[in-house]
Amino acid sequence: MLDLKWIREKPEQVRAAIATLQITAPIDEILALDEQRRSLLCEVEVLRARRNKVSKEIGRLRGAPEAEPLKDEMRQVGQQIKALDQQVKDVEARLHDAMMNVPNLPHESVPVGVDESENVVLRTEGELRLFDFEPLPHWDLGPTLDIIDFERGVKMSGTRFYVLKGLGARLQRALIAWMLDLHVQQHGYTEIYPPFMVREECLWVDGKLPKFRGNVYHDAEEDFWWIGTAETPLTNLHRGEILAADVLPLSYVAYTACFRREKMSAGRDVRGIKRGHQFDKVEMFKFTTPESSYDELEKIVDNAEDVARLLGIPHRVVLMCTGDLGFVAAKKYDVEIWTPGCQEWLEVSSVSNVEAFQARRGNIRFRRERGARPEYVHTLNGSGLALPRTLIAVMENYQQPDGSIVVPEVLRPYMGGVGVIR
RNA sequence: GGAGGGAUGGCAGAGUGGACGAUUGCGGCGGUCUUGAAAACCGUUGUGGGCCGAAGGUCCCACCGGGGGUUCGAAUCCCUCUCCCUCCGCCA
Repeated sequence: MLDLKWIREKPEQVRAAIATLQITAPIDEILALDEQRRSLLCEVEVLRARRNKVSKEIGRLRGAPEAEPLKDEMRQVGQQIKALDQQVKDVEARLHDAMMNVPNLPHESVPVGVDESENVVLRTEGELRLFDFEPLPHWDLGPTLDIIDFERGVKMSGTRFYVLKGLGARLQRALIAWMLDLHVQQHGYTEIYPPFMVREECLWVDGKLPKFRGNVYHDAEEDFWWIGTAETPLTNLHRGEILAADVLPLSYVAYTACFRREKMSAGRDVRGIKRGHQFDKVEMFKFTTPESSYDELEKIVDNAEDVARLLGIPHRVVLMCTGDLGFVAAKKYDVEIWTPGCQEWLEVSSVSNVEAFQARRGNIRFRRERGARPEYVHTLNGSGLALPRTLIAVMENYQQPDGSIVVPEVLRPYMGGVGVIR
């Protein structure tokens, strides 16, 4: 959510910024509703002030007969207030609804572009391995080594499900445990184990609703929503709180399963374990002061890159242009790693500075010092990293001519000393 | 799943229809005293919105878990939702 006062005062700037996102937003409607709301409030508050006064007067009269005409009059005023309240409620509901459909605005450092073709590759790190044989994709390696079972996954749950088996399951678990330890011990994050199912409100706060309703699983019976990312519960961790400035930045890292309906990408990436309905992810999240959020953004990107570096897998960092920013980010980087079997750069992390967009929705604030008025925090999130795709990268980059897979050095302590999957 | 009790300011805890945005205590902040500190004493201490304004305002409105209702008037009465606690049942 944007600051309504800002839209009121600088509508042209807001409109221009949104245009670069290739998204439309109901700015005119918001301006009209805001105007309407304030004029209604003026009207109803005058009536309320009068009723408060007269009601006290009636109280003082202690049931004397001269109170009766006043009561009659206040009954009328009460009706008017009720009617106006209803109008205010209507207008506010429409205003809120419109505000929830306004995307975040891009930071000035974000390149203007129409779509993903205008994203900017900022840097590429690591040497692409030279193969003296034809590297296989993971969907061939996995079944041959009996560590991925596609058929039985589909038998149980349908398309986009699979089973990891034996050292395949172990390798994913090793990656998760190692990543968590890395971020906790080397990068200063606090580990969180959040709920995987949340109430609807959490999705409004983090910006998944109303825009991405179609991508979220919902349990109608209990009204639970299955998270598509740990960002959702982590954003809501401090919802409604006023934090002390000296605890900021708060840095959290969480492992969760993630669930996505993938209605938007039906038919895309159906092969292998690139895009499933259920996947694991390690997610970094920060609550910061406004002035430090862009420094923290760079740190999160670097933390994500560290995972690729330490695994010894080439990666690159891509800066999203305005047209590919999405709904909530003010600035976003993707980290992609090279997969020689799939022959593509796979997105394994998306790192965003959301500024105060989620904080306004969730009323997440901080106080600079005692007595100071609360201000909104900035929130940032970034994968560190997404699991199945990192698993793909390990399998494909570390494959040997005989089809076996060498376990990266850093993971061996987490693999019970296993050095090669064969 | 059944039965009961509860939700009030940073915390604890009063308040069961009108002078209550809310007694009091603790904590915090400022002050007096003191070489300094403690104690004691005095003062102060929430959030959001509106209006006017350059800063600001002895201005107005709302907020006692959320939503609705009764009433001239609701923290207080009624309905409902959420959450917490106690007991019973079931259970990884």
